[in-house]
Amino acid sequence: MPELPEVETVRLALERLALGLEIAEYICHRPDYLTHGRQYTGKLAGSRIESAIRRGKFLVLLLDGDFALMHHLGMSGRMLVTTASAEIEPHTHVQIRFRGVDAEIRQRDPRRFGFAAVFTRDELSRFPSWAELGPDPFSLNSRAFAAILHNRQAPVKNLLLNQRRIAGLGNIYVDEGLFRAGIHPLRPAGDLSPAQSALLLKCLKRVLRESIAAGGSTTNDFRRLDGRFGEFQHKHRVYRREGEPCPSCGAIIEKIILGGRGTHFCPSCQSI
DNA sequence: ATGATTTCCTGTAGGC
DNA sequence: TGCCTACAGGAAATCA
Repeated sequence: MPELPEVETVRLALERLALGLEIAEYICHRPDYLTHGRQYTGKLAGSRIESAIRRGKFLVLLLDGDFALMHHLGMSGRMLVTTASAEIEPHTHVQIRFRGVDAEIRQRDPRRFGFAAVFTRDELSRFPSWAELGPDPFSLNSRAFAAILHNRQAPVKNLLLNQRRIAGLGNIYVDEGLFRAGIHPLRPAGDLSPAQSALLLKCLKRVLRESIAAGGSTTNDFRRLDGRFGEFQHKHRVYRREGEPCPSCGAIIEKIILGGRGTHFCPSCQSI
């Protein structure tokens, strides 16, 4: 469940570590994990990493030539920096080796809900799940956010998980944002008052910012680029805390299934 | 068109 | 101890 803060944590680390590095070799051990651009992998040697960008949960390394390397972490994906001679751990699907440095980037993903792809910049801009991505929460003001919720009958949690509506939120930060805003996950999105919707956006931005500052949440699989755990899981107030007392009011936190996902909330603080 | 449900995958945790 | 089952969920596909 790497979401916006986890992907941003990786992106920031890549920005410090990998900009300017010249690719020596791009290796994919599992053809079906590389969903696009297999015909390009042999042409990447000599290109340098120009920038590391993120939209929603998508991570892209832009090269100085025409190519863009996309990495999505899915559920159990990790981007890791290792020495070039480090043992290849199981479920390592992609290796990016560099010239002149004893380091390489690897993508591991046991459950394989993630993927890697190589695009030209033009292909990237037309790749549907990238091109049709909604805005990042940080780019929204309360008016634009209200427009996204307007007239939507779906439960607000489902809408916030829809990457075409708003990009980057997943199960953890939707539950945590709704709790902080005092809004029930089943509440129809379009029913929120302007004040509630503004508060929700503010709470979402705050929880995302705090998580980025903590290096993201490690609930199970997520690791930072250097292998360290994130720390924000210690600040979760409801996510996977069903049966525990609410940190605000002491009521017992409940868990329901919504859109096939565990959904955690305080029945007392979060009114429907 | 919207919204709800199903599917992919494997390591881990819990029950017996 | 070991076997078995349930569970975790991002996003695409499918259905009503």
